[in-house]
Amino acid sequence: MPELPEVETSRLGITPHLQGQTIKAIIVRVEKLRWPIPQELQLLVGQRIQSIRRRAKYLLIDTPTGSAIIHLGMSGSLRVLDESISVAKHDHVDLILDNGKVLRYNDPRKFGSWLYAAVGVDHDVLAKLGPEPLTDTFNAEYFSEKTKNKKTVVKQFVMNNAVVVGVGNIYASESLFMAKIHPKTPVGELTQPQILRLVSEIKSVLATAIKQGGTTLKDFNQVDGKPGYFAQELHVYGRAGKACLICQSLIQEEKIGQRNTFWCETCQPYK
DNA sequence: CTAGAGGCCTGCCCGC
DNA sequence: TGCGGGCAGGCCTCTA
Repeated sequence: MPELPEVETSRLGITPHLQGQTIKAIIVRVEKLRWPIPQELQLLVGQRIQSIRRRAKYLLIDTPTGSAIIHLGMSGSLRVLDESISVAKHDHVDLILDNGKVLRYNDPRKFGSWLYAAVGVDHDVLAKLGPEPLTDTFNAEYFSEKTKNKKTVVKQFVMNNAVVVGVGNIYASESLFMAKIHPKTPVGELTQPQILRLVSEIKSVLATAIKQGGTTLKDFNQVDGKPGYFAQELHVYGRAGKACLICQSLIQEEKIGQRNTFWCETCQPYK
């Protein structure tokens, strides 16, 4: 579930439990997730958590000397539990706090990551990321400059983290539908009004999703609480062969860049 | 530079 | 009911 809205929801959910607490221990039960979990992570033991930030889909748990950098991959999730709660299948990492709570990381597919960066050091995984979609640095002028003379199709372009971060497979299709742009349009051919519209729809689709994700905060620290996050109003994603909610045409599905892509041929004509 | 394919893992759903 | 195949919200790496 971890697209940007859920990562942000996780951040908001864990922050009040973690901020100001001291890390008592870090228990790692797997050798590697996406990458080996670095020994340096243990340097955080004894440190006080100052803040929890999000950059792209990474969460950063900051202490005065360094940060844990967490990515949820395809199937990762974080919960705050009492330390006494027993470990379940795929609970790979525990960050144990002074207050008797534990931040517990579960990830069946192990595509996520736990990394470490000393204070002041920019980890490689963060080095080449584009702007945050919900900030002013992601705007039409920036987007126009990036797209100039490029032939990359727009669906893949907006999913490129070097262009803009946090637009995953679901929201790429959804944003393009809202902007009425065909996913296979080469970005160099986008008109100025289309670029304005697309930038604006990416922001609004993500912002709306974050708002909806907020409802999962309530059960965030329940023991077996699952995020009730799926109740999205998706217009095209996962709706192949069904009627478009606007015009009743059948929703199309095709792999673009090895990822399933959904669109309405009528609402999003290929000009 | 880009595009495309492969790979990492497990769970789940579908069809037989 | 059991089993094999295909697919899944991410993203890095290798090849052409």
